Amino acid sequence: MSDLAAALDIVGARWALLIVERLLDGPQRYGDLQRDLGVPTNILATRLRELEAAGVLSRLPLRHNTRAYALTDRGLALREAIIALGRWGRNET
Amino acid sequence: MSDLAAALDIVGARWALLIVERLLDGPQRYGDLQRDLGVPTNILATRLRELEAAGVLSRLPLRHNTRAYALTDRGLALREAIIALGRWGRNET
DNA sequence: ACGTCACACTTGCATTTTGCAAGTATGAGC
DNA sequence: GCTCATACTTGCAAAATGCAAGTGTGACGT
Repeated sequence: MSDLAAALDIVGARWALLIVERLLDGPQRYGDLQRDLGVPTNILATRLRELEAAGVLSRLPLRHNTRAYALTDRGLALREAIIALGRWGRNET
Repeated sequence: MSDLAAALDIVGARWALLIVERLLDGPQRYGDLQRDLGVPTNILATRLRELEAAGVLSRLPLRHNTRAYALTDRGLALREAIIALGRWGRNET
């Protein structure tokens, strides 16, 4: 499997990169991600589980039943790729 | 829609970025892509159609019923993003 | 002229993923 | 003990993906 295929195996699923992009601005709570991205709640739960398992993000317990999702170093390392893709999407060749 | 979301709308589908990566090495024929990537043939046909419609690649007629798929300038502009994602997949933070 | 072959797909159907809407669990605070 | 916010889970429909087999076409040899 190529390097690109390995990357896509982790962040290639729908919504995954958008979630990571949102977390580049700092830790966010579940409801924040849901409202900001408009992602279906079951998908969000699944992605957060997968991304945590892949070491891209981690859960930070806050008060009782609230927690924050924050990127790990591995997750932060996606910044370059996300910026490059965003620039392409904006059509700045 | 954010820039990243716009990009993913075009190259976020399964196999899309892998096809583009393969074409970074130069124009390829349908059968080459199929064999090199192991992508299902119906999906390959669909992606090539979508990517052509999006202006990422174009068809070059060769002999009778063979043609080559080549990246346009817009497609070539994905190189940066693909390299960045590949580097991340290789785990070079 | 006719059959064969390589190539680029298409088609039908099963499986998997995604999406929507509604429901559950938990503990704080009144 | 009731309500509320928060973070999910669950059931089911729709869409995307995958597999295997089939179709169309023009070159080429006989």
